[in-house]
Amino acid sequence: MKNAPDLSAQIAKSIRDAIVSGALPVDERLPSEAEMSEQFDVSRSTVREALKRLAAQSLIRTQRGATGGAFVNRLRFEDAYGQQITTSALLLSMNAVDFDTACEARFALERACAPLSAQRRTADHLETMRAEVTRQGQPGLSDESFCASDVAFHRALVDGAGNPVLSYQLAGAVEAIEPLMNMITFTARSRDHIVGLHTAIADALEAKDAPRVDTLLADLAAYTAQLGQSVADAKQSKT
Amino acid sequence: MKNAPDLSAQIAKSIRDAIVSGALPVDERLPSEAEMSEQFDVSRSTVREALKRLAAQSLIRTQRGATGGAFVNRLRFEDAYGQQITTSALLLSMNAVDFDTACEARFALERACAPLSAQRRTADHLETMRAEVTRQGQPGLSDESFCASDVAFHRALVDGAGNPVLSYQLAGAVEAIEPLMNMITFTARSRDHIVGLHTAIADALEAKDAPRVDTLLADLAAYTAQLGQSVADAKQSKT
DNA sequence: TGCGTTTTAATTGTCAGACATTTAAACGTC
DNA sequence: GACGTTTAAATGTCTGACAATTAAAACGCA
Repeated sequence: MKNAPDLSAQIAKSIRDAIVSGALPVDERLPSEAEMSEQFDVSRSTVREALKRLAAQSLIRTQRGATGGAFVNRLRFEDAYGQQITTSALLLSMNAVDFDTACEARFALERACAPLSAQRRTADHLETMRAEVTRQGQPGLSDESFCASDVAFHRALVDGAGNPVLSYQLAGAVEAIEPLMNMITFTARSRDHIVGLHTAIADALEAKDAPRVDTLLADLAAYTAQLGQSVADAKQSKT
Repeated sequence: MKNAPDLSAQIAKSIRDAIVSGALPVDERLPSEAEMSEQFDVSRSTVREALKRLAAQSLIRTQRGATGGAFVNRLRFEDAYGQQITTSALLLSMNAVDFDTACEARFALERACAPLSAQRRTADHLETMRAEVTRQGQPGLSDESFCASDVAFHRALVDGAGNPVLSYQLAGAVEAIEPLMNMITFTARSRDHIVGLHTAIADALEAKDAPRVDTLLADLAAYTAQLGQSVADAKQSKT
């Protein structure tokens, strides 16, 4: 009945709560492992295991040497991206989230930031998008590379909104779907269609025409779903 | 220059890669700590620290006893929620993301799933929202409780879209802002206004009137931003 | 005093071995 | 076969030691 967690998990939770609540501010030094093992009345190994748990969540960093120790880490958006993407990818693959559901989520989120991006995108963002579109049009590009370029294009679109919170949230949604997209074999015709939509989206963003971006993204969503459907059909007919 | 990671971090990475790549399928049992300490040629403590890192990311679970060991964990959406919320909250508080940016992201994402929710929300979702609105109207409710109820209302709205990926992504955005919202003192008048908007949103969802939900959410976003602005102004004039 | 060098102390990283605890399977006994 | 006991395997915890690293303190010398 009782699900007594390990000592190291309890200690990790106790420190984590202190960090999240703000009781331990950023860059604050935690007591040394020896001191903590006395405070919590456990061995140093147990304290260490707790600290490793926190390090895995990027909540602390450790430094060796005389003035070393464990310090509360300032969590950066870049650090969080990686974990977010890993977690999202695992969620999709391990829970058999179907292509439709993942795509629906992705494009719903992306359309949410499209109006902001239409207002605020810089020349840099547009340039990145144009470059990726050009790359996508090159013949002989592998499906994997095509997908990677697709992700880069959409990341630029999202970043154009100039809201780091949105960029962070959408990094998971956009990149986690890449493995699912990689299962699709893109024909020359489907690539042409996608490149055409991408070009139109970049044009609309340049013109700051938010409604048109929205329409085009909806088209792209529908077309992507259709591609995924045909892959699913092919797989089913083969069994 | 050399950024040599710890042995336990290296080992954790090696196992993590195996899990993410799918080489280690869900529920697969890892070798025992003793076996791994031989394989990697390190001590058992080092292996254990690596395993704790993975456990902190919910990638593995451990079981004691004869048939125990470390098993690849099926990552569940509920497990991921917690980490997502913690990480998002820390990102906001540690990076001094201003209220405007956070609110903008929150409502942009929420509006993205509103049309889906208008189509698919069940009676359960509506009932939850109505109950929370009722709670929000009760006098004597603390600001914290009001915020918590607000979060619950919006979670129900998001869940109504019936897309677990969206629910997962938005859990972070919606709940992470709660601490920021808690800084706001809600007057009776502002509560009335918010409750009115919530009621109208629930009505529109019941009527499956997606455009109206969108309009109302935009109003709520503007009003919330305005409340945040007044708090910021008050703080600035005090210094 | 000022500066470069050496020493030292503090701290994390790693290792080895031991014992406690938990769990399921194997084994006996009836 | 049912039921209690033993046993073995595994994680959880403790202790003590040593290595590696780092900054500060001590020192020597001009």
